[in-house]
Amino acid sequence: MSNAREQILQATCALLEKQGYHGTGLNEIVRESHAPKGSLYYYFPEGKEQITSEAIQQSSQVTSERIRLGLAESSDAAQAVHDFILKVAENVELSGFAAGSPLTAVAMETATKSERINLACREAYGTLQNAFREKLLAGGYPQPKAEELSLFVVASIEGGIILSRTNRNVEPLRIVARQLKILLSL
Amino acid sequence: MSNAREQILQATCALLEKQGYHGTGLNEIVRESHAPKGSLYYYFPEGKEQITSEAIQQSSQVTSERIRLGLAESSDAAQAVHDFILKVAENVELSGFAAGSPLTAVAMETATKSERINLACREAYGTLQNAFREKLLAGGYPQPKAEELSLFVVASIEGGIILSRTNRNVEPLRIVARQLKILLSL
DNA sequence: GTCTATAATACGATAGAC
DNA sequence: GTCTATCGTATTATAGAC
Repeated sequence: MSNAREQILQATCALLEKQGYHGTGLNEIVRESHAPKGSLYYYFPEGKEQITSEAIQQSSQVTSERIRLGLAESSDAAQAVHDFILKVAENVELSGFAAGSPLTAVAMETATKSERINLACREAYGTLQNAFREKLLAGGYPQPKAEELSLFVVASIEGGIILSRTNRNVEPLRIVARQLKILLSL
Repeated sequence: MSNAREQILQATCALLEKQGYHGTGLNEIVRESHAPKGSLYYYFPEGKEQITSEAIQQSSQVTSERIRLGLAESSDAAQAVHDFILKVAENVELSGFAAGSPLTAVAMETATKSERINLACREAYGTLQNAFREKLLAGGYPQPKAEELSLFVVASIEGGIILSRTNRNVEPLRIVARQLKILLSL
């Protein structure tokens, strides 16, 4: 795949994470990506909505892979989820609380404004939930429990990221890690 | 307090809820509020950041009062939180998944971009958490537990709203209600 | 208190050259 | 594939009349 195209998607992800959809301009994307200015509409002829939905799509693939790898480090599912969230907290802190999830803001901004982006967000959340569900199923949780719990894990991590970023403090994510471990250990 | 000023704040809340900070224009606020165009910079001389932070401040007062009232309907704290979340789900659905929380998108968009708005969001989340913590303390939870759990309740409700809006389905919030009840009943 | 007009800038998107 | 120039329309904010 083209280098410029890839750079654009990566820069878009980082910017969406930091400032959302409407807060991110195409000029900014070109500048941050160090891609040729002429490449934007060459690789993404359908414009900003296309760039955004593809960036979200790609990021969910990368993130779900990271979840799988992270969860593989403990055989116990509850412990694995707990430790993974602590890693998320580290990353949020390392980014200076500028990053966390490229989905949250975009999903909320566009839920009723862009069919295309909403669909991308919906599938992205599904992909993330899958990664957790697989681990829970492998850990012996019955299917309906794994379904519910994996959704709850995704939801509370999202909430933890919001509170940690807003308070510029990783304690909220640490609390989410602890409480989820308790719930998953039942 | 002035009528126009109040209308502007209310309209701002609704728009922030639907499309976030950068997605909401001052022209749109004036139009939706049915307030005189000349009133915007008369009542809010410091512009968009002032309007936004005041809107968030006011909405957190209103919401925390609603939380207190909602939680008062059950004497059991776990049951009260559960039932309250089902009411949140109803409201999200009734709005056509356009509403939910005026904080989420704004908090994520502006976490590292506007000191003023970040501060307003931080205090707003604190206010919401307080409302839950009081109920937990009254329900006999020891102080550190009430602290952790009330934060976790806020985080997972936020996450549930995000997933429900994105999927245009109240099931995520219902799951959050159920799982939180389990955790709070331990 | 409210109005219009407008400044200054940014936006997304397109056209046409190379 | 990439460039520049530009269209049309938004944006936030201000100035000055009433």
